[in-house]
Amino acid sequence: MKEKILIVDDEADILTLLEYNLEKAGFKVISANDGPDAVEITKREKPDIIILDIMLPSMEGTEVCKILKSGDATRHIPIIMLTAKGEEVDRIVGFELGADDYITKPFSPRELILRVKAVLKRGQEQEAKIINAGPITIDVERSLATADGKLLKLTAIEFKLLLELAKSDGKVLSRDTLLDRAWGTEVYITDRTVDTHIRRLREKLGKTSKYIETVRGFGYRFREE
Amino acid sequence: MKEKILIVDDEADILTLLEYNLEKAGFKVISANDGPDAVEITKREKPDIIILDIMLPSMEGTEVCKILKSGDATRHIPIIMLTAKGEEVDRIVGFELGADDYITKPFSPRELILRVKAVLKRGQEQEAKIINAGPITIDVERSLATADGKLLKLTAIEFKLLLELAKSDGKVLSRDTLLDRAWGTEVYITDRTVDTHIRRLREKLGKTSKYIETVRGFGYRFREE
DNA sequence: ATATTTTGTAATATGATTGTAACAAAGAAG
DNA sequence: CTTCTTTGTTACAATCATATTACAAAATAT
Repeated sequence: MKEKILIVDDEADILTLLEYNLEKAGFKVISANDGPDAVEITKREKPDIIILDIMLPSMEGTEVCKILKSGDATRHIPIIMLTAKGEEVDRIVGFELGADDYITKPFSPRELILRVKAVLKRGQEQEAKIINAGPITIDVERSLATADGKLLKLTAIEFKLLLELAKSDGKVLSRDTLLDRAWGTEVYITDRTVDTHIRRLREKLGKTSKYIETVRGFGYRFREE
Repeated sequence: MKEKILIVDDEADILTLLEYNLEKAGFKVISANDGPDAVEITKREKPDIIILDIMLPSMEGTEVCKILKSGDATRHIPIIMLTAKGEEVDRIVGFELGADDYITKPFSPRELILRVKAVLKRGQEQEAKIINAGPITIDVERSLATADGKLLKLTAIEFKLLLELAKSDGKVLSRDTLLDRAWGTEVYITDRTVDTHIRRLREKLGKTSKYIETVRGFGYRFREE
């Protein structure tokens, strides 16, 4: 479920830098050098988000933005504009252009990545911040989990594992799915590793561990009530 | 919950234009032609925001601004100054005058409306001036922090770091988030640097340092009670 | 100017977390 | 019952995350 990012910039250096960093951050990156290309690629590839330099040869970034925001098929795709410092920013994010965010040069890759994630998140429906499943409570923002009111001392993986199970409302999750969701998409480890972590999780859950059920041949499931 | 705007300008044309547009944008508009009027009307009507031309007959807009910003009853009312291009802008928004924003002529009504909304929004999300978190107190305006009533001698970064942690309500903050919030968004440094500053902060906090918790795999968290 | 403090980074230490493999136990299938 | 498959359990080594220390560069103060 890698998000696809389209970067539009005419400077090769910047393109390379951004490609490298965004890929490292787990995105799939495609790129365009000028405006017409950007519009065409967008229509064909349907990226999840577009990073668009405002200064482009042959067609201004603002023009690209207007075109994409007026097309039914592309309107929903969020756009982050790259602007030089001091440019009129209200216009960009305001009604006229309809960009979703902007970022002024110079900026750090880290900053851009944070923005990208923020914009993508804004688009998705808000997930529950606190999950209650049976006797288990998970506070995502605080990284706290309790069972029967007692605080659990979980490792990062155990926490994510429990979270994924708890919020799947009783659906069975295969080991591969769990690897994907709790570990992230770029790991290649044996799916039997999941078993071991389930084991450790169950140990820490004590008698509450009965809520994590094994579904032979399929995976694991959080017991509903 | 219509906001009341006071416009102060001596040119009837501009006044009419702005009145029309701001009313269309859903504000309640009152107006004044000169400085003394402006001060008087402000005291009587308590507008939510003032748009103030810097050039006025009989009393300079700057003077009006100073008067209003020095009166207890009017200090909190945000002021947007209208200036001609090229005027010394730092002074206006800086400490000397204390205006909340400025906009240079010529400007479009839409631009003004965006500014007005931005300034009003800024006012609403008023952040606490003094933060209390466990045994730690932080006076944001004075840049003072105490632990168990004892004044801490913190560096700028340590102060911001502590502030961000303390006001986050026990939420876990990743190193990247901390970099963004405490260092600012346009800085290129390793996230390991955060560790070092946390270390220094903890050292100065002495036994109170237990309130800064490490959440392995996620970041840091200020302990709630 | 010089001295002092603050800041970022790199190197190292340390301990917790993690992945795997090997074996045991439990279920299914014949 | 026997055999095969799947899952549970255990132990261990490798890896990783964080703490800690030291140091040089940068910023501030004197």
